[in-house]
Amino acid sequence: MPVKVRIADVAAAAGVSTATVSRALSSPDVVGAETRARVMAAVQATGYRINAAARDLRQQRARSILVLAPNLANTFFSRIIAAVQEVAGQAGLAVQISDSRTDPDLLQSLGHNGRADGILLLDGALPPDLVRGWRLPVVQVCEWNDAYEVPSLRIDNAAAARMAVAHLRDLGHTHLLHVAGPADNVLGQTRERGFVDAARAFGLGATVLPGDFTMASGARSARAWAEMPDRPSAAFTASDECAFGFISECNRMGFAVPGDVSVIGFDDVDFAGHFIPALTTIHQPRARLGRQAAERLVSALGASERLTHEQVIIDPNLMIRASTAPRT
Amino acid sequence: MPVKVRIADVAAAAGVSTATVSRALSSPDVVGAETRARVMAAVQATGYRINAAARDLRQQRARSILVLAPNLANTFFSRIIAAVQEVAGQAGLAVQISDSRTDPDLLQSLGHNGRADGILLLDGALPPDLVRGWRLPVVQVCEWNDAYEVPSLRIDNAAAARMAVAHLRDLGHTHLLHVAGPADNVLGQTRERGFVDAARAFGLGATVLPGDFTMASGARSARAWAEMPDRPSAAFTASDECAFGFISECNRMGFAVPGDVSVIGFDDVDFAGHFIPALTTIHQPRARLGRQAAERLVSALGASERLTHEQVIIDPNLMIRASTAPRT
DNA sequence: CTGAAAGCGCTTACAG
DNA sequence: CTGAAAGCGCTTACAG
Repeated sequence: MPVKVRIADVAAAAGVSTATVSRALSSPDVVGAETRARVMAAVQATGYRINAAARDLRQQRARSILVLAPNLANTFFSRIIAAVQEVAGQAGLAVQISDSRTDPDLLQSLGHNGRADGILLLDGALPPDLVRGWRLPVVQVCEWNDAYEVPSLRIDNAAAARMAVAHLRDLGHTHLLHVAGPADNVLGQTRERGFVDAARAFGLGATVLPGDFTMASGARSARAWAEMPDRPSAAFTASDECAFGFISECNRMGFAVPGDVSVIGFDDVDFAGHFIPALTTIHQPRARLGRQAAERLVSALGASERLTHEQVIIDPNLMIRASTAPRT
Repeated sequence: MPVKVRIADVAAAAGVSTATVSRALSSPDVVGAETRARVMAAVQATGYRINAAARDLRQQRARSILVLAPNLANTFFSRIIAAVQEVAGQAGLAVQISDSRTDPDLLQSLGHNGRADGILLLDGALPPDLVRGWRLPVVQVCEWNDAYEVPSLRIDNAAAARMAVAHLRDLGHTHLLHVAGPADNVLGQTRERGFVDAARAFGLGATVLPGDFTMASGARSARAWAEMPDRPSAAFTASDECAFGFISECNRMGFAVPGDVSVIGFDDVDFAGHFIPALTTIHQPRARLGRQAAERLVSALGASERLTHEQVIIDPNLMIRASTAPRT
């Protein structure tokens, strides 16, 4: 069997034209039964596999979507990407991944190089001109940026912060700490604003420490918290990672969670329920977000639809576990 | 500016042939200075971007590598994949990801469809015929399967198990538990055999419970352990996840780690050092594994080299943290 | 140094 | 129902 079998080889073997082979494969019903059988036999005999690259060039599509994320090593994305791959795969689309924090020129070319039909964007901090310059459908997930004027799908981050604050108030806490996300990140900003607004609305004391979603920033905040003269009895962190860092450092310093301080995280990563103590946190339905965003993109591709600036906001869920307790 | 600019548009604008535009872009030195300037100006003016799909078809390569993993949602892979993407990106290659547990027919076509130049395989349980049927360079990482006859890169899993056993022996433990990985997985098998052999060599008691790398299997094993008449004072689990599940369940049942039982995991996932207690575990250098495997593949692609069945085995590291302690 | 032409491997109007 | 031919957007021997 030759290493490389082209459609012409099959055509020769079956004694038909390449056009007929192509049709027998892509729209069998349009080909005579006897001819089709001969073609199929030739396909079997030669071990022919269609060359997708050639077909795609001819059909002017890539049958591929590009997932662009700010940090592919971030485990938060893995479930989202897995869900995207599943949906795309079922639609016959390949999934390409790339880091969105790379050379802007290269980034720009991604929307013009003919290798992707659409882009799933997990980053809200790219230059708007860059995103608008792409001549490809774009759907944004988790993060968002109104200047892009693309559809976006996410949970209601402000409402989530409100739920966290309400839960702590219900437990009797009157002075709350927030370890914020990065100041230049839309998620960090929105969660912080949600926290501050809710605390004010409930008439609670509110202190905000800067952070960046990492365990290190959580640990740092725990040390800052320990030094405060009037320590808040509860903390809401902008991410689970940050909460883990905060709690670990509390433990190291001899403080108990939730005994000395209640802690609420954000994301509900796989690990949150198995941390000790099991982490009370805001659930982000990552598989659902990935699936739904991919479905939106796939359906837009199928319909050659021009995407609008629609915003889909999903209600958050608070997972109440063991890291929060009534104020003592 | 037209939405779609082709090389012919640039050629027309510059008053040259498409061949000259192509050359001005890919090998500028071969084109006259004045001509080159005209072409570049035309490229600027039209906003031309090369169509990679067309170039790749003509050059008979895909400029893309495919990463195939058994479970893309598994956070263990994220760092590996990120490293792969980084190396590939620097070499001008795109990265495509796909689930290796999918329709075999589709899987087979991945090696023949012209959309990837090489495959990075994170799965050792695919049918050997399938893998050998791919007419593309394949490099395997973490898992391996000699029947594939492809290069493989991994840590020495048996030696790692030996190190874990030696550490526990040094702490005075004489009866050890192993929570195994899946029986049909080469990693699970190798770690278990390493454990059993080392325990025998050291003259230690050894009990093995079945598992599958998951937290659930760790928790299940903890319950089984608690019921044992003569409980081992130390456990070595086939994965960190499993260790987390084991420890959490111990806590739930009122046992202390490492007070009542020392625990060693495997992988050193991001989280291991921040678990409470910080987990003693075998470190897998995931970024290095991903980087090195990608480099191997990229260099093979560049040299059109036929890959051999070379095996690169990296020495493991034991990270001693707080989940192991002397036998009391 | 530059251009005309062929060709990568397909698909798809257009005829018949 | 089938085939000849054009063409997707490039690159690259081959001439000149």
